[in-house]
This record gives sequence, C-alpha cells and structure tokens, in this order.
Amino acid sequence: MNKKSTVGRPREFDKDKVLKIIMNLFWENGYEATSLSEITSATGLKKGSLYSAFGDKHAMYLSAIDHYELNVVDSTRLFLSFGEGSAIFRIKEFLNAPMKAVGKTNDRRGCFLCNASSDRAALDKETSILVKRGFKKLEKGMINALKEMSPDVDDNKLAVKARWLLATYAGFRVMVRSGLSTEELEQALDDTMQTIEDTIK
Amino acid sequence: MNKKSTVGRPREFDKDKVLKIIMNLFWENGYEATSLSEITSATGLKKGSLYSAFGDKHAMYLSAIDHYELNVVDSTRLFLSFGEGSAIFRIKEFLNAPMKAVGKTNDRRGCFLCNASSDRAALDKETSILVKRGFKKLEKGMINALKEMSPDVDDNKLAVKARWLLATYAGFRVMVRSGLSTEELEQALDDTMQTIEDTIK
DNA sequence: TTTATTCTTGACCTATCGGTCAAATATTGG
DNA sequence: CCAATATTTGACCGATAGGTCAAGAATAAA
Repeated sequence: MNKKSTVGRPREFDKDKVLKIIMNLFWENGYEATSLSEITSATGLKKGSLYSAFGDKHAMYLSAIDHYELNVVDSTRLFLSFGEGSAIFRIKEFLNAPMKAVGKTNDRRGCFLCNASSDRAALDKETSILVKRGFKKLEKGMINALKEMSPDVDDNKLAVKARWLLATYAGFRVMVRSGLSTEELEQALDDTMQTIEDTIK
Repeated sequence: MNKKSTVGRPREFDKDKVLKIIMNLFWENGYEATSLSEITSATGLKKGSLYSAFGDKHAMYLSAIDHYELNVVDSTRLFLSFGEGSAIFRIKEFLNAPMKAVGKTNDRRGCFLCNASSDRAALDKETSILVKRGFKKLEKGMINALKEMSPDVDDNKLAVKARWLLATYAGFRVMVRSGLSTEELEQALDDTMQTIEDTIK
C-alpha cells in the first residue's frame, strides 16, 4: 500500500501526519471555507509539495474523509462491535460522544461525515460515496452491539433499529454544532437510552 | 414592518421573491459555495441592487435563514401544534418529510437549519443564534403534538422527548442529503414511530 | 561520478471573489 | 418645473482563490 519509492529525493514530511492536519481543517471549517493558503500555513508545506503528494484541493478533501474513516469511523465501529463494557454501555458512549466532546475540549466540530454530507455530498458524487460508506460502517457496528443485546431478534429488525439510532447520533452532532445546550441534549440522550432498553428486550 | 418609502425611485423587484431565490441558493449549496455572481444571475439583479436591498453577502445569508424560519419553520411548527390529523400522524408527517421530499421532487437539500449548522454555525455567532432559534421553534411544535398525545405527562418530560425526536429528524435530513436509500430510512422511521407509540402512553 | 528520478521552492498565472461607486434614471412632494 | 430622494447600472477595485511550472536540491542506481 505505502508506495516506498526507492529512487529520487525522499519526501521530507510524514504524509499521514500532514493528512491529519488537513483533515482537521476541513472538519472544522468545511470544504470551501478552507483555503489552500490555510493548508500551507497549517502544514508548513508549499503548494507544490501538497499537490504532488495529494493532488488538488478536491482530492485532498476526499483523502481527508478517507483518513477520518480510517482513524475515527473504523475504531468507532470496532468499539461498538467488540469494545469493553456491555453493549448498552457502548451504545450510550457512542451516542454521548457528541456532547462529551464539547464538555471535554469544547470541541463542537461535530461529525465529519455529517458535516461533509451537508457541505458537499449533495454537490459531489465522490464525497457522497465516501460519506455513505462511513455511515454504513457505523451502522454495522451498531447492529453488532444491538445483536449482543438481543441475539434472538432477526438481523433485519436490528438493522432498522441501528439506522434510527444512527440518525439520532447524526442529529445530536448537528445540534451540538449549532451551539445548543449540551445539558438539554444529554437529557434527550438519557430518554433515548431508556427507550432502547424498554423496547428492544 | 414593510418600509413603504414614498419618495425616490421605486424598487423594481419584489424583495420577498428575490429573497426566496437567494434562500434556495444558500440552502442548496451552502454559504461559501454560493457566489455573488450566481445570485445575480439567478435573480436577474445587479450587485448594487442586491447590496442596497439586503446588505453584504453575510447579511443576505442571515436574511435567507430568516426567510426560512418565517416560511418553513413557522408553518411546520403550526402544523405540528395545530395541524389536521392526529398528533401521532402529524409527528410522522414531520419525521417523514426528509424522505418524502426525495420521493416527490428528488429534493435532497435537507433542512436548511441543519445545513447551516454544519456549514456556518460553528464559525459565525449570528448564524448560530438563528439556527438555535429555529430548532427551538420546532421543539415547541413537537412538544405541543406530544402534549396532545399525553396530556398528563409533565412538560419537562415532553420537552426531553421532543428533543430526541428533533435529533432524529435532523439525522434523517443529514443522511438523506448524503444520498442514503430513502427506503431504508423510511423503515427506520416506522420503527421510530412504533417506539414512540409504545413508550409515551 | 554520472544519470535518472523525485521532491522542494518560490515566482508566476488567470479567474473569480466580494465589494464600491459615480452617473443615469425614476419617482414624490412642493 | 424643480428639488430631494432612492434605485439601477456597469465599470472598476484590490485581494485572494486554486493551480502551474522551471529551476534547484537530494537521493539511489549504474
């Protein structure tokens, strides 16, 4: 996977670290509001280096989503599927992440997939594909957690339930980003969790 | 409210109709991806006219959200609160709107409040305020509908439930915009509705 | 040491961005 | 008709956008 070119001047930066910086810029500000000059100053690289490493701005954006999928979505899916604690605990952790991020580090960036969906997915097929793929992965993780809670319920029903939990998650992310009170949203989360426990058993 | 200036050359366009066009552009494409030249060509007006009528681009955006609040959010709130049909029917109509819009007119714009939240609310306090205000209005409508279903439950509990239904709504909007299958989302909606009926009574 | 290859750098490009303004035009009140 | 006022128009502005490229620098293979 890693192109280890043996010949020519070696790249002087860590592609992955730089991609992380780029991802954070797009995540925070969105596609159009992130300019090349912001990227160059945040990474300390010149345009030429960026372009030869990642391609144009659009390609950088897609790589950023990819990086998010690889470093955030995948581990979230793993946590939901096989993480420590009971399934219901993991689901709650997942749904609480949007509010927790605010409390801990005042991080209101929301979910990059959700942002990209509002931002570019309707205008740009490639973004749409990546966003959908990310959501599907989260859905898989949620299904696994639900299956652990209710092994006898058939898969289709679990998938349906997973989808609305995911919608709840996405909604929390969006509403947090707007600046709504996390306390109120946490109360809503508690109610959601109670509902899950009441209805799935 | 309407400034009926009696003196000077009269404005040759309907401010409200033009604002609707502007709103649709921002709604569809977001803030940064909507350029002044797109606005001029879509409205048929020159920059000077636009600026003297609405102010700069940022002011236009805020006016667009305002227009959305006045023409979409307010009537949605009214429908939820006092519309025809049972409360559960109205809630279902509301939550189904994201998917219905796709089926009817292939409209995947999503909810302007949700888009604005991902797009600008984290960067721009004025947008944040308008978005929050819009969400609060929808919440009020939802509370009214729930109250009709369960008059004995205390207001605080209803508000909490309203909030997670709103999050579900926002999540559906976001996921629809990403291009996810509306069929799957509609199944999720059915499950959500079933859950509401099971838990609120 | 030479050659081929790749990366870095900074100058440079065009297009478009949001925004301004003076002159022309259309209206009302006197 | 004449002033006062407000809108329309098109030319114009500087800044910045994304993107290119030639020359220099650093490496490996021959």
